[in-house]
Parts: sequence; structure tokens; C-alpha cells
Amino acid sequence: MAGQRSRRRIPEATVARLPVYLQLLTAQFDDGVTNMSSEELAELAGVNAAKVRKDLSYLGSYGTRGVGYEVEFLVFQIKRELGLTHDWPVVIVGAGNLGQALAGYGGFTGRGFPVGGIVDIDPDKVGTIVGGARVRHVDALEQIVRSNDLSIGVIATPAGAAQAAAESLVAAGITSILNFAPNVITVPYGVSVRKVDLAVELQILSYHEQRRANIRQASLQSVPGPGRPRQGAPAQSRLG
Amino acid sequence: MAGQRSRRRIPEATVARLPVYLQLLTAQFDDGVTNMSSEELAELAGVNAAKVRKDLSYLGSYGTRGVGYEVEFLVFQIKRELGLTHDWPVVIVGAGNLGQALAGYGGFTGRGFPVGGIVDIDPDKVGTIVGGARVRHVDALEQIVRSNDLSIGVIATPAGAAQAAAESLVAAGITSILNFAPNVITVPYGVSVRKVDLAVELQILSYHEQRRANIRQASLQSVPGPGRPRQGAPAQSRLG
DNA sequence: AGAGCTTTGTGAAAACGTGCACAAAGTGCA
DNA sequence: TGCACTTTGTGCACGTTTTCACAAAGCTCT
Repeated sequence: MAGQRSRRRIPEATVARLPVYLQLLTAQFDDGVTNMSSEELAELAGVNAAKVRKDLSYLGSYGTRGVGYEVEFLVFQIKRELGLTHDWPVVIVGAGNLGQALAGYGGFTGRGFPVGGIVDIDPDKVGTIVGGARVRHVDALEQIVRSNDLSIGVIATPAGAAQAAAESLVAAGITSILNFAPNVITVPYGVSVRKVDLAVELQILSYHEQRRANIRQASLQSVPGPGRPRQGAPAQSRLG
Repeated sequence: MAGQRSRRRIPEATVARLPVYLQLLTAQFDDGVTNMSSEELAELAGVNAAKVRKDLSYLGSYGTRGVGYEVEFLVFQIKRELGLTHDWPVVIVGAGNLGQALAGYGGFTGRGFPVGGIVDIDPDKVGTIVGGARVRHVDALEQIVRSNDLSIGVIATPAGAAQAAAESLVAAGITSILNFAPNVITVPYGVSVRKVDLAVELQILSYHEQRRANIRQASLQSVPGPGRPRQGAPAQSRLG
């Protein structure tokens, strides 16, 4: 039983929730909370308590029946599982509007993902300082990646340049990509990609808005009665 | 014979993919492509062709057997279903780093979601011009929402202010929220929330990176030497 | 008009994810 | 020690999503 605790594959849905638990647990710990039940954590995360327990059970049996989970220990275990025991500096491709915002955005650096480099193809941008880092030419990508041993790249280019950016990143040795460009990129097997598309998120909201409007239209009943408060569901822009 | 095509409920997973198809189809149409098969679209979207067909079948039977789908018509149908036949101006709460980037980011306005207003609680920011819009005080939120008939709000505040921002938005009459703050917000029933958390995306990538590193490690069968403990497998202390 | 080819639309099966419900395992108190 | 109480960890049933596989429908060519 004691064998490898960690070779187990964790379901993708759980992997997507662990960072949320981690953030909540960390905040609670900073507030002096040392112990929490699945019920309390579920309440904060806006999910079902059984789901919390099942999610946490993939990490191991780290709770104590009748008591709950020790916050600090759980934080450590989630970090370990997510590979957050060390920083992962990222390299940003594209120093335009979005790239600059990302580089300057504290929530990046502050959570274990410092900007390890930023590149652009435009010679006019090269040499400017963005979020504390000097913009370098995209040709230096491989050198930046190798010498800093980077694994994660962020694409913040316009749509048309995204595929080329992805190819440069992969050629430079990057194996995980976060893509902010509004198009699908193709990468070789073994490279992970996640896509964040602001317009897609808004379009999904638009669908629900429009649907509400239709329903109001259809059944001329008034406002949808005041129900219980509800938590927002975490949004994943994942293509299965 | 078709009758009302649209009262059917579309699965959430499909709703999340329709914007991707829409983007691809629009790009193809601009390139002069007038007709596409589910196979071709699937290839571009990076998904299974049967999935494309099933997704599109929720809109109605708009394909032609033996031929495929007419791109322009399909674009129209998807837009109709997603409620994209008109613009949805959004109001942004928070004119800091992120709010400014969002307001200035073309991919927002350019895809049917112009900035209908931006507010901040900081009097120093009020009155400044951000992405073409003048920042107003958060107290004016309700007036802005009502007079422009807005439905969608974007939270671009720091974590601590997000819940208050959500409450202001709801009080002002907003029914859909896109939350960029890295925490869970609670809203009344009937309000849609989607959350985009950059750190969460990176943490998910981190998990996969770390897992790859572990697997490499394991298949090498070698005990990690005294070398520096970089992206390798974090030592697995304490087994459950 | 019919044969051959292509591609849709959809039942049905498989895979995946969620939530209930409860035994097991712990605490605390008398 | 034994009893009451709490909370975990998980088997199971249910719902959703994905994939397969194929009949039905359309096109083209003769």
C-alpha cells in the first residue's frame, strides 16, 4: 500500500480544480486557519463537498476523519502534485498591448511564474523595457530558453503570428504553451497547450444572455424568482 | 418543415466549442472558402469530426450530405445561436494594469464586445482616458449600465475587491460577469459567471510539465544524484 | 435512372465526471 | 472503556460528453 503515491493519473477535471483549492487554502492559512473540513473548503470553492474529498483523495489520504485536513500540509501536497515546489519562469512572445500587460501583471510573477524573458519580432520594440524585462528579438528565443532552462512559453501575439510563435517556441525547446491569441495552434505530440481566449469567454456569456432574453420573451412571466445564492462555475476554455 | 429550431438546450461543452468553430469558419470565409466538411473543420479545430457534426446538429440540419456545410450560412447560424447578431458592450470594473490592457485590447472590441464603460474606485484614476474611454467612478455604475442597457460586466480588480465589484455589478443590473480576479465570487441565482485565472492556467501546465519530468525520471530508473534539484521530480517525501 | 462515391445526422456504446450515502476511523467526554 | 459525534474516503448510480458506426441523402457520371 505504501508504494508510489504519485504515479496515479489525476483526472483533468481535478487538476483544473486543485489550483483553486490551493489558492483558497493559502488564503485561509494566511488568516491563521490551521484546519479545514471538506465542507468548509467546498463552501469557499463553490463546489460539492464530496467532490472536494474525491479530488483530494487523488493526492493521498491526507485527511483525518472526524477532524478534517491540516491546511499547511494540504497546501504542501497540492503544490507538490502540481509541481509548484519551485518557480517556473515563463517566456512571453509578443510585446504588444497584451504582452506588456502580462509582463506587468503581478498575479503572474507573484504566483510562481516570473517573467524569464520577453521577445518580439519588431525591431522597434526590441530593447524597450516591459514589466522590468528588456524585450529581446525573437531570434534569441532559443538562447533564452536554453540558458534559463525554461519550459513554459506564453503567446501574446496577434492571431496571424501565433502559429509561427508556437513553432519558434517548440524549436527553442519549450514544452508547455499558454496561448492568448484567438486561434488554434498546432504543436507536435508531447507539447501541452492551453488556450485563453477572451472573446470566447464573452461569447459563451452572450449565449446565456441571449437565451435568458429568449426565455423571458417566450414565457411572459416576470423576473426569475430570487433563488439561493450560487457560486460561479470555474471556466475552462478547454477543447476536448 | 423545420419549425422552431432553437428552443432546444445546447450542451455546455458544445456552447464552449461553437465560438471556436465560428472563428475558424470566419477566417476560412475570408480566405474565400465557401464550403467545408465536418472533417476539414474538425482538422482545423483539433477535434473529432463526429463531435463537430453532433455540435452543429444542435443548431439544426444545416449540412448537405455528400457535400458539407456552406460556410457563410453556418457562420450566420452560429452567430444567431450565440446571440452575436448584435454587439454586447461591456463595462469594465477596475482601471489598473489589467483593466487598461483589456480596454486597449482590440480583440475585445473587434469581436462584438466594445467597451461601454470603465469604472474604478480610486478617485485618482477617475477622469483618465483608458483605451478611448473615460474612467468613471464606480458609484456611476448603475447609471452607466441602465442608460446603455448593458448586460455584461468584466471584473479586473485585485482579488480583495472582486466580491464587492461583483455586488456592484449585480446591483447595477448586470447579469453576466467575466471575472479576471484570482478568486471565487458569489452571485445571486440567475447571474452567469465565468472566471479566467491566468495563474490557474499556468499551474495546470505546471502539473503536466512536472508529470513529464517525473516520467522521464522514472524511466531512467536512476537515482537522482547530488546535482541541483531543478525541474526534476520533487522528492516524494512521506507516502500515505 | 441507376451505380458509385461522399458526407451528414444520429442511435448506441463507452468513457468520463458528479453527487449521494454510508461504513470506517477518528475525536472527546463521562 | 464505551458512547456520541464528526468527518473522511469511496462504492455506486446517475448524468453528461465523446466516439463509433452506419443508414440516409445528396452529388456526379454514364
